[in-house]
Amino acid sequence: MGDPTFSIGMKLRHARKIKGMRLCDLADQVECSEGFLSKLENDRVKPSLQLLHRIVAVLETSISNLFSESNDSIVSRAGTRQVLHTSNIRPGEGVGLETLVSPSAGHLLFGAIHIVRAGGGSSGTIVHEGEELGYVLEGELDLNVDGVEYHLMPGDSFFFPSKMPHGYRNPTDKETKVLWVNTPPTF
Amino acid sequence: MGDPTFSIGMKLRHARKIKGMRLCDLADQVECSEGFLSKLENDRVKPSLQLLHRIVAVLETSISNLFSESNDSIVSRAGTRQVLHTSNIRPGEGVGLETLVSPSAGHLLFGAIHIVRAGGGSSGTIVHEGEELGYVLEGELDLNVDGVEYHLMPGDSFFFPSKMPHGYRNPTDKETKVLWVNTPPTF
DNA sequence: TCTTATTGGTCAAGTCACTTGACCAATAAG
DNA sequence: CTTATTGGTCAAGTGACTTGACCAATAAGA
Repeated sequence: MGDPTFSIGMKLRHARKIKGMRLCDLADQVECSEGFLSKLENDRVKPSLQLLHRIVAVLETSISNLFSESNDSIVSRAGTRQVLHTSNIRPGEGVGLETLVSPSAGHLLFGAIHIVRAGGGSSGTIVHEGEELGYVLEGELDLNVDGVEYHLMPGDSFFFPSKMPHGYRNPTDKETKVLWVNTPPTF
Repeated sequence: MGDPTFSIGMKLRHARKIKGMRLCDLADQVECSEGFLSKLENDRVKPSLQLLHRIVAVLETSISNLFSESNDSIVSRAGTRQVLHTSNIRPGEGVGLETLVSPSAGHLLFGAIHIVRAGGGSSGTIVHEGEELGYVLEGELDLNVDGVEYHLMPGDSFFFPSKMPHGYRNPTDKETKVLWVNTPPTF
């Protein structure tokens, strides 16, 4: 039937979930009421442009993001994904991690990302809420979960709650591709 | 430090989430109190073997499942995954779908599965709660979401809320491999 | 002009799913 | 015959979200 689109409300909710915020947290920072945000995310009201501006600023997205790519955002094609260099890691240094944004951007519950990692370096040890699941497409990955080291080869997969301290690194000098999916920090 | 294991409570909660049940639903069917189930899933009490039996019956799992594979369940190796032929579809017929259980079995929030589909046939049209995300590893997949048909090739990915009517089929006579992840019916 | 809507928003009560603490019966132990 | 311990219930509490009643400000009609 109609074009498969995602409403502004859905996109806003996703953006909030990705940042692990509750409605009341967002309401605090945006300086509006929790109730209004609830209605907004359920597409029962439309915000003023001023308010929308404050919201996207807090959620680190953009207004155009909310309106663009409404159509055909269901599928994202190989080679057409946007590459995000992970912030505060300079390319070619540290973990050397690039994130190919999968269909997730602007959507709902999944914080799904497709990671391409160039060799060398190591992530720090990470602890947070949510859960992680991954599948190694190419290359090798050393995954450390709760003090146990796993050496992963293509076709291997993993799953763990994000609150288990975890880190990873690419032990080779070749690129490693991992399909990495995680739930938002809070559910 | 300690072995990365998943508690019985976590496994029970996962099994329940996968079936989209609330604590009160399970309590109804098992004929025990909601409060007790809550404590059970948070590992604050231990159930009698009788009660545990009734619970795993409703959740369609097994007691041994709850205790086994406690260790090293973080990682599942290529070629070592259990194959589940989707129930009420006879192999070689219909969608011809096999599910390679990924690390998900016995775990928490993700209903993550690794699907291997032999050629031919078609899934029906599916509508439910939750969300779906997939990545085509090999072969081709025709995905229909909300009336729109997408032809997917390796490297393509998709995302949609499960309440959009969706179906899929393999238009070729070769096997298609999709890494298919979905959130539980209710969050 | 003075109604009369409509829009953008607040506030407090309600709801839903889950959690927690108080309590209780039945078996075990001293 | 006390006194714990275990397995369990019940009802009140909690956290996050939703909803309905209401209100001020701008717009529109007669």
